[in-house]
Amino acid sequence: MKISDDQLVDSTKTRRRGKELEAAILKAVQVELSTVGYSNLTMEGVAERSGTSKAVLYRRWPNRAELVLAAIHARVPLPLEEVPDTGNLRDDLLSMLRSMNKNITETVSDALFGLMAELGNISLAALLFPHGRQNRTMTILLQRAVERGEIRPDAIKSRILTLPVDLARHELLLYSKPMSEETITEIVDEVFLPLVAK
Amino acid sequence: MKISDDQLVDSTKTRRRGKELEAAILKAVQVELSTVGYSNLTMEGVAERSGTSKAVLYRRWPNRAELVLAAIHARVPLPLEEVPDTGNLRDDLLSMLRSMNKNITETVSDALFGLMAELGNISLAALLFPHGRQNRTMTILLQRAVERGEIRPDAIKSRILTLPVDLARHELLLYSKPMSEETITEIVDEVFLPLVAK
DNA sequence: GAATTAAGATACTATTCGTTTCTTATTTTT
DNA sequence: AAAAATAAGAAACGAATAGTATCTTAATTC
Repeated sequence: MKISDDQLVDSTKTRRRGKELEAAILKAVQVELSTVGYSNLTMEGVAERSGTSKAVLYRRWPNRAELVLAAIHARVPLPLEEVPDTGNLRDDLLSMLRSMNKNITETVSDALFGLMAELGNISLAALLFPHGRQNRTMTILLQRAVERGEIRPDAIKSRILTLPVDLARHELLLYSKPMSEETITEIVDEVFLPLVAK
Repeated sequence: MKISDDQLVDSTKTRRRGKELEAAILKAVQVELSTVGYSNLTMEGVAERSGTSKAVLYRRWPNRAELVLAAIHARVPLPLEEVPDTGNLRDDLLSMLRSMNKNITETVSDALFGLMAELGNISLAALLFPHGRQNRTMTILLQRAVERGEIRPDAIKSRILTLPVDLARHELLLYSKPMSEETITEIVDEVFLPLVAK
């Protein structure tokens, strides 16, 4: 860490350790990802931005891919966000997809592709859902919709359950940018709701 | 190009040029992709396998990504395959998805992810559909189904039209391996057909 | 206050991209 | 048929970067 010349005493003179240092490094990875992108992200660059050295990085992560992976997993612990409850299924769904739309950024997509290329022999599914696909949110939404009498209970097979999120993910992967509001409503109104309507 | 010692005369002694040479190089890229994968594919490796030198590669393609891209586009000109006509929509759809299933291999997926990471600022859609999404096949299938009176003509909105292929692509991207027969029938029987049925 | 642990600096090796230069086989032109 | 033009192939090179190894010293633990 360089001390600028006009700084007689290094006021930040403190050697960070453990979790504090780790957090600073992961933050630096995220900044590097969003500024230079995955393929131009270097260990040197991350070390410099986080004010440490490569050795420190390699003591924690065996290689670049694992470091980036850690940074991705670290960024907001995959917001087990509040399951929306607007009082009706349609608005619940729209709300859920909009929130998903916000959380998958171009930066994240870029990193996902990079990781897929570099990790090899791993599926995108394994990368995205290390603990298996959950569908927690959709399960809750639909349960409530059944209770309200909005949909046919028997319509909810596994493939239907994941349909809105699957289509949204497909769209996000394909275009690496947020979905339009129109796309979101199409998924809900033209595909999902007709399949579960009474 | 090395001549093996037990070969007194180099029977293949001929300096390939133009299209012939280019084809050999692209073939070598495909072999490298399927043996070592995108991230371990090197220009040296391709040069060696195709019996030429790096300079030759760089005279044709500005960098590794463009070379791989050319190889992907070269492999079977995206089989504008025969549109199946089995006499009924359901079997037509199954047939189409099965054929799609065969043509997207693990190797291709791996290369797609690698290219996405390396090309930067390009969407997967732009990579997959340089001329825009066509949906030629689905359009024909559905037209025939309408003529047979199998489905409601008004059901065919753009999002519905692309639905089976979108879901299949999503599945292939997510798992980097062929879909199960069960997945294919689910897409057709649980999602698509109910949406267009009379 | 001594001993231990880990941060940070620095140098090093190996790989690989992309470039350059040179020779010579092959094709085209005269 | 010879001369000229073109492009292949060999080889060496510089730059970037992954990953390793070593050493000093700050921070923590005992």
